[in-house]
Amino acid sequence: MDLRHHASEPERLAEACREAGLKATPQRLAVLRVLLEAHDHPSPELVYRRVCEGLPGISLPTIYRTLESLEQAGLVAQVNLLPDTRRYDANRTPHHHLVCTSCGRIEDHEDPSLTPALPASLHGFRPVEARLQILGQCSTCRTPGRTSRGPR
Amino acid sequence: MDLRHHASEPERLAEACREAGLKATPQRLAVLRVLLEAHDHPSPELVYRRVCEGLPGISLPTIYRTLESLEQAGLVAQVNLLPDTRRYDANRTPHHHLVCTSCGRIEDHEDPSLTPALPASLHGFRPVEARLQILGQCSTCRTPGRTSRGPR
DNA sequence: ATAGATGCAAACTATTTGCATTCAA
DNA sequence: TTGAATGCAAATAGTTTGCATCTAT
Repeated sequence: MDLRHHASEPERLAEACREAGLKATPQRLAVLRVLLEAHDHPSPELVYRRVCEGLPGISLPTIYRTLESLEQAGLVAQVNLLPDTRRYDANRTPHHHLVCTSCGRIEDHEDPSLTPALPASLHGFRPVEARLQILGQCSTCRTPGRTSRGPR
Repeated sequence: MDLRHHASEPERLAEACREAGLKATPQRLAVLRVLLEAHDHPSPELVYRRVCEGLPGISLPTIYRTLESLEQAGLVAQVNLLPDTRRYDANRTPHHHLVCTSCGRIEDHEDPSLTPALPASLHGFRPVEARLQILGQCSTCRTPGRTSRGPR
């Protein structure tokens, strides 16, 4: 079931929360609704401003905590894979990234065959470059018992 | 020419900076070298610590400014496309993202045919999910004269 | 009744800016 | 010589935490 089609049915959203083991508080439902109705991948700050329109008392820390709980519940996701700070790369040849979801390590992966062929236009959007991020488990983290806690 | 193979030749790095219109200061060369030698996509903080080993006096603001100038010169790149804060998405179906490099807008793009088929293992890395980020120009920004300055 | 959720204020962390000084070209 | 780059200190932005109170179940 795609919740996005039921954004305006509070009981549907409440159910989804309860199924995920989360209490259906007005704050949580409001945040969830805003995200379901949004199509612009809003930042926490923007979510805050939108939720405020219908629930003026809500606080920013609650927005952050709610986003985290909804994310853990799998009801929403972050666009950027890693909650990390920024990271740099001096590899200027086109390549993809293998991102380990356990330890956060990012490996380069050069395999042009994975790069999809893009049309000249996608609904008016002119593609220039395609980057592939492959999420999974690196060899270290796949071996039980030695899940490393990231580079950093 | 791939600079990564010349990380230990200061004059090569200096040339690259000058060609990009940047002065070849010791700080800049040190940052560039660290990034060329790194294979772990370091954060600014980590770059700082590494540069300090050879150039103890360097300051963090210089690291940030240097990373920015090198990025603008095209000598290094950020792994995460958008320098933005985090952004959320309630679209739980697998999809790709069209990222406008002019205004920062991110559109969902549902086209399973673009998703590459992945092998069960990539050099020991077990892929779980592939996300495609397509960088380019959105229809609004392609039309000269009305380059919008992002959603936010 | 009670674990979980909230609001407030304060604490952190990451990043940026102003300004005087230094340095590469 | 001179504009660009640096270092320092301070400011800002984004996010998290502690704690007392409240509320959905």
